[in-house]
Amino acid sequence: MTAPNPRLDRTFSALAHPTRRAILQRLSEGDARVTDLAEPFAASLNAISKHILALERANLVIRRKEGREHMLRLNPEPFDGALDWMVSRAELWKRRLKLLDVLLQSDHRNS
Amino acid sequence: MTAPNPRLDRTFSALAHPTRRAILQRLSEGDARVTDLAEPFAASLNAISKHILALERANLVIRRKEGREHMLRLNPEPFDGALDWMVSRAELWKRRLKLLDVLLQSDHRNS
DNA sequence: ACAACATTCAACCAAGTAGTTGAATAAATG
DNA sequence: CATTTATTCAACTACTTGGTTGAATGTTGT
Repeated sequence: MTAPNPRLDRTFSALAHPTRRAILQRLSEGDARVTDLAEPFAASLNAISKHILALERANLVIRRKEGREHMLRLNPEPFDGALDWMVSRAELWKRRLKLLDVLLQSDHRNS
Repeated sequence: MTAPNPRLDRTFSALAHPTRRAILQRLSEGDARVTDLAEPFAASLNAISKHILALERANLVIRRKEGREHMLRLNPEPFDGALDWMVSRAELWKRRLKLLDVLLQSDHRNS
């Protein structure tokens, strides 16, 4: 039945933007402030702030306020959730496609 | 450097909608026509036709016209591409986070 | 030829996204 | 206290998305 899973929706759509993937990559090297994260990009600070918000909505990033600075930390948990889903689907699908292929071949021999 | 990869954009955004994930699931059980794919959903046939188009743009589905019917086939290739990306990131990130954790601990002892 | 079927195209709408600029808020610093 | 720094909020624009309905196109079956 594979219940609908809104967490996957948010995780995948967060991952669908190259800037957000780059931000995650950067955060894997250590926590960083909003300004630090924005620095390598051409886009405005505000644009990056919004991307961070999207990552927060997906729970891929956790914010901790230290005075006027916001420290962002990578949270791999939902990422692992999406990864698990993909792995299980990949296995299932590959198995089934292989089976269908075999059926098709024997069908061919019988026709 | 991790070059930007527009294929990942399309794959992840295709996967970000529950209806499209359900369509892929259904296609893993065998090829199907547009009408067949639409049947289990509340949404209109046109809506499903658009979802299929999105899956085609991401190359997750391949269309083969047989007379008036369009047969859709699951193409797991871009799915595997996204999976590979996720696996490599998950490993990398976990390794780095563990390292940062160790550094933090020794920092703590020294203070 | 005609009716039924499979699918898309076209136009539209509401909501969401990615970006901008400019102002507001709040904390640190000289 | 005034200024700079870090960040968000608000308003706006252009584009995309997910959905609808109705008409058009092409194919099959009688």
